[in-house]
Amino acid sequence: MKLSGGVEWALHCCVVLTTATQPVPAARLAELHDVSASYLAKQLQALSRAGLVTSVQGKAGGYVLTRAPELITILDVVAAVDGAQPTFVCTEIRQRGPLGASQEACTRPCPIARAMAGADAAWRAALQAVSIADLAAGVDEDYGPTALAGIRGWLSGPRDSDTAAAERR
Amino acid sequence: MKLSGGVEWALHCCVVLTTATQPVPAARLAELHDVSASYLAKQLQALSRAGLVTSVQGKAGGYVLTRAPELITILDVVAAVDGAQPTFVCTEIRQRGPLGASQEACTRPCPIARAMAGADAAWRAALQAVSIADLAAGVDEDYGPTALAGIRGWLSGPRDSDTAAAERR
DNA sequence: CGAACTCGGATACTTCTTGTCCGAGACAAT
DNA sequence: ATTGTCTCGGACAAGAAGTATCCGAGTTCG
Repeated sequence: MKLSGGVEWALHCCVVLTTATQPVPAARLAELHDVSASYLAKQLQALSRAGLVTSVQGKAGGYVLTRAPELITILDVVAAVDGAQPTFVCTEIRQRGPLGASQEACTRPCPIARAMAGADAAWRAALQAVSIADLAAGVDEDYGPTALAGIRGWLSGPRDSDTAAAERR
Repeated sequence: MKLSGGVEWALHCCVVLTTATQPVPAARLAELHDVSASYLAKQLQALSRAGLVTSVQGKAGGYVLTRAPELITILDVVAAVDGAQPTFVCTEIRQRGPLGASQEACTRPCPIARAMAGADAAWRAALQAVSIADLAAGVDEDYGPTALAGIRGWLSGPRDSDTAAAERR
C-alpha cells in the first residue's frame, strides 16, 4: 500500500506552476527540484493526458495549468499519476469453494468490500478537500511570500540557451 | 496505490476463524476459499507474527484467534499483511535544487506531506472503526445465521485424513 | 516409540514501478 | 519561406516488489 513516488513530484510541480506566467519546460522543473528530467517528463505527460495541464511545444514551450489552482484538487493529481483504480478490489472469494454463496445471493458487496470502500471514500474525500491553491497558501504560511516569489523570478530568469549564449561572449 | 491481494484472503480467514472452536489448518482454509494453500500460508504467517493468531503445531494443529473478534480491527490485519508503512513518504525535495530550503527552516512537514498525512489518518481511522466481529455480524445480516453455522459445521467436519481413511474402506 | 500432520522460512517466477532513450512536431529567428 | 533549435510524446530496458511454490524442523497423537 504505497503511493507512487511520482505523485510527490507532480504535486510540487503543480504548486510551482501556480507562480509561473509563461510555459515552463519539464527540464527546468527537473532542475529546480533536482530530480531525473526523463522520469519527471513521464509524470507531466500523465497530467497532460488528464487535462490538468496543457503542453506548448516549440522553442518557448512548456507546461501551463489549464484551470485556476483552486479548481485542481490533490485527488485530481493522484488520480492522474497513480491511476483512478480503487485501493481494494474484491475478488468475490465468497462465491468460491465448496460452501461458496450463489451468485443470486450476492446482490450487494460483501461486508469486507463495504468497509474497504468506506475507508477508500474517506481517503479520497480528504484528498479532494485540499486544492493546489491551498498548498501554495500553506507554503506562504510556512516560509512567507518571498519563497514563491523567488521561484517565480528563477522561472522567468535566463534560459539555458540564453545562459550558454551569454557564456560564449 | 493498490492494496496487497493477500489482505482480502486474510480478512476472510479471520471471519471464518470467528466461528471455529478448534485450531484450523491453513490447508483447510485454503480449500474452503479455493485459493492457493502455499500462498495463503504466507499470509497466515504474517498474522501470526503480528500476534493476531496463534499457531498450534502437531497433528490436530492449526490457527486460532488470540483475542475476541471485537478487539481485532481491519487495520490490524492490513498492517500485519501489507505492512504498517504510511501511504505517502515525503522525500523532502523542497530541500533540494538551487532554491532548496535550508534544513533549519523545515521544522514542520511541508504542506503536501501534511495533507497526505491527514488523508492517510482518515483512511486508517475508517479501517480501525470496523472490527472482525462487525464483519461477521454483516455476514449474518446479509445471509442469515445459517451461513456461518454451515461453515462452522464444515470446519469441524471430517479431516482429509479421516476422509481418506473412510474412502479406503 | 513411531508416524503423520502441522507450521516456518528459504527459494523461483511474474508483474509492476522506476528510470532512460530517441524520434515527431512546433515555434521563433533568420 | 526555411532553417535550426527547442519542446513534448511515446516506445524501450532495468530494478524492485509482489506472487506463487517447495521442502525441512518441530510437535502432537496413536
